[in-house]
Amino acid sequence: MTQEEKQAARTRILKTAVSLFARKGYAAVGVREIAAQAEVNISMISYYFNGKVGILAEIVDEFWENYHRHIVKAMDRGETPEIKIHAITGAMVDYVRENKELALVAFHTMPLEIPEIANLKQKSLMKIMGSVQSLIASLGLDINDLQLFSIIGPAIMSLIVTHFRLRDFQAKVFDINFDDAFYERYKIIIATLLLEGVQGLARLPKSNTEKNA
Amino acid sequence: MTQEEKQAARTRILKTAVSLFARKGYAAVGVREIAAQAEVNISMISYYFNGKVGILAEIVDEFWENYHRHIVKAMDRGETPEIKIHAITGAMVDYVRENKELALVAFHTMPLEIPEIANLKQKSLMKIMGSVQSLIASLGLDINDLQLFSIIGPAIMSLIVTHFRLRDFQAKVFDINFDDAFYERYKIIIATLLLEGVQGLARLPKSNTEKNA
Amino acid sequence: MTQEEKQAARTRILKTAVSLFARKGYAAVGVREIAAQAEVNISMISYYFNGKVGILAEIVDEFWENYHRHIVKAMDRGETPEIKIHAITGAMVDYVRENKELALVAFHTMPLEIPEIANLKQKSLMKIMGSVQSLIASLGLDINDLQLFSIIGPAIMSLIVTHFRLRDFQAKVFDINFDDAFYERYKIIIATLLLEGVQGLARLPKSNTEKNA
Amino acid sequence: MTQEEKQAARTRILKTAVSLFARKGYAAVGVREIAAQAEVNISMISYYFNGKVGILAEIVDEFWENYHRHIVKAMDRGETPEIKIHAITGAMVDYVRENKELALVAFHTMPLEIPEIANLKQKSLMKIMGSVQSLIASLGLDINDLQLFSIIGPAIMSLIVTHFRLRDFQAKVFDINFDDAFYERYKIIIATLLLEGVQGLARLPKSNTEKNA
DNA sequence: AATGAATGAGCATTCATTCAT
DNA sequence: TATGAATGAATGCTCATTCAT
Repeated sequence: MTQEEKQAARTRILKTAVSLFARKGYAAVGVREIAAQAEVNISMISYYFNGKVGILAEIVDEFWENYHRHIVKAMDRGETPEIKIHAITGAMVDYVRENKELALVAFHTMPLEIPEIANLKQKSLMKIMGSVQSLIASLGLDINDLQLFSIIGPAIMSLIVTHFRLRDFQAKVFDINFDDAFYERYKIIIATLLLEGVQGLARLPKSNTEKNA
Repeated sequence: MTQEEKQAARTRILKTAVSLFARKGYAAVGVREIAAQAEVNISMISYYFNGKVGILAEIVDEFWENYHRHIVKAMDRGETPEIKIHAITGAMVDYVRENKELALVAFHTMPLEIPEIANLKQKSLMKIMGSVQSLIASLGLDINDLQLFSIIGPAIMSLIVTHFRLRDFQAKVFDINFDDAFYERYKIIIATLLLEGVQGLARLPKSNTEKNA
Repeated sequence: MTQEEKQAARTRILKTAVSLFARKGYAAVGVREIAAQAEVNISMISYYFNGKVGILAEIVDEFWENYHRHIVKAMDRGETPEIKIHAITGAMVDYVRENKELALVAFHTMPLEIPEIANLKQKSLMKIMGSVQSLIASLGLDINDLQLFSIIGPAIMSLIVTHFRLRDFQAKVFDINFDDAFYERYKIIIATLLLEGVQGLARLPKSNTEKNA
Repeated sequence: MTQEEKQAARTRILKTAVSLFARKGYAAVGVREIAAQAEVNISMISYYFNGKVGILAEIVDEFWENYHRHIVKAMDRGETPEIKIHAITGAMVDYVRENKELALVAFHTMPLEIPEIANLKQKSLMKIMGSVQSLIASLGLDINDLQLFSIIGPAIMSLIVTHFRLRDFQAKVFDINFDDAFYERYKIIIATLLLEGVQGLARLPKSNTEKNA
């Protein structure tokens, strides 16, 4: 009871913050709001996280760490590019769907200047770029083509999350049921888009895809 | 002089705000910072824009309005899907590249809960979705497949914008020269990814792409 | 009216802060207390002084600046050491008596580590030490004897100020009337102490007063 | 081991607090800082001292108690005023030099309004004033001249401590070596200043030194 | 004797906005 | 148009202390 309850406060702060940051953005959320909603004393935030930005740091770190781990694990599974891609996109979708708010906060935070987490952001990006590079290599593209990489890399990374960024909005405006069936189809569509798109790239005449052509 | 300078104040506020919002996010930027950097008295922000949120509203409205206009104009040009897609992606890339910070702010703002601009956001989304719908139709996909639509739409948007969200970061970490040649290649790659990816989707067995299959 | 009233707020903050700092010490006084007592909105403190420490900086600067000016002016007046010393101690006592709380705050603040005003403190000390040096020279002591200087300088300062630090306490415990007559006598006593004391120093056998004797 | 270590905690708190109070002032030091630097759990401060102010009380009490004791002891030693004064100033300097930070805190605290230790302050002042009174009497001055006493008393008390208040500052700015030799000379200078100064006072024409003259 | 989570009040500062000039 | 003083609420954070363990 005690052990569980003691941890509960810290966890409650984290979960509440993730949810609020995802909806309003980090800067627009105040510590009072987090504390009130997590039913915790304000000072507990500094006590556990060394201030508001500490929560954000933990969120960003945790997301990219897990995201990277899921991709790497999925990448080991398949033999052909087709299976690999399906495994990876499947893993990405599953993880992001199960940690939607965490993913939104982490993604939303990437392009923002927040000095306190600049190093962490760079570390996370380097790590995730590494796994994307492996992915690109397995798709048969030139791994040394930095330009191509700098285009495909972010594209793959964001393809999945962007859906979740706009999902609630779409659910409200259109009448779409984002259930399990939808996401099974979603995985296939995303994987197909990637696979066929990249294969199309490989078929491009050299003059168009070569660096500084 | 007076006429020019008078307009200059309002414009200066807008440009400064766009730049700051793009780098730090809307909520993290204060009116003092904008006013100081635009070399304008603080009160001028309320005077010209009815408060900080008024600047954001103008940014969001302007971006999506122009973005939509560019797409529509490009769509009229081509006959075959190939030409259409190349024209549209080309127009998107050109516009976003020329208005990078405006695009970042507008895109970044979309998933955030900011009550004062909720209606404007919905209006903008409806408009842009309309043009994506036309685009999808011209690609030969089922225009009534809402699920497919809800996936492809954001995917296209993210393909274009995500590059710019991470560009400065990449430019710092890797050593990539994002010049005109890069962006010519960029357009071809994006268009190819889309074209080939979507054509791949069209080849999928019905059971996989059908709604509620 | 307007000009006066506008300055009035700033002046009220300063005077209130001087009084509170003198009684409780800088760190023990909150901006709320200052603002409330000065009947000013809290934010005016940052507006006018760039934060609480800005008030302290202004106090310290103003006191030492004026203190130095009074000493220099008094020093020009007399010819003989006797007259000089009487003039200087008289000027010191008059100024400190008329700006008692300012003096207490400035004096009290000197030995404290307050990073934001470290430079200002050093500047003030250098300035005041300069005038003390002239004073010492006019007393016939060796101006190059740094040790002697480092002893006499603070001694003079403390002779004057310590009385005011304990005055209220003494007034409460004993039954002393600190009126004009008292301070006329006070000046004579201080000047005599100094003059005779220093003359006594000059009569000391060399072995006792020489550096590293 | 346990017994020593247990006492060590309390002592460590006290020593750390003395050092921090001396450098930053009582109000500017937090219990966290003390606890961290003393490598003690925060709660131990309340446990041993009944709160932060309890540490200050102990510091003030200890200093004045010992200061008074040293003066009294020294006063018993000599017969002539000259020997008395040299003995007393010598004792003062030695004690303050060996307990520099304790002395600084105690002196710094005297003029401040800190309700919780107001009584203690008054008690300490009464006691020390008593011994100063004896000192003054032995110098041949009128013991019933309250005005004279209220001037000379604090002067003597502060003469020595003020040196230490500014010592570190001076050591940094000028290049003075405050070693044993310095303090032997220091004692002689202070004693001479006092002795000759007071003898000079005794020679003053009645009209200048008499109460309400 | 010692720990560390927890409290609630308080800290200095900054916020966007208003308003008389 | 433009200024800058002024407002009152809100910001993130730290305070000394308590208490169950």
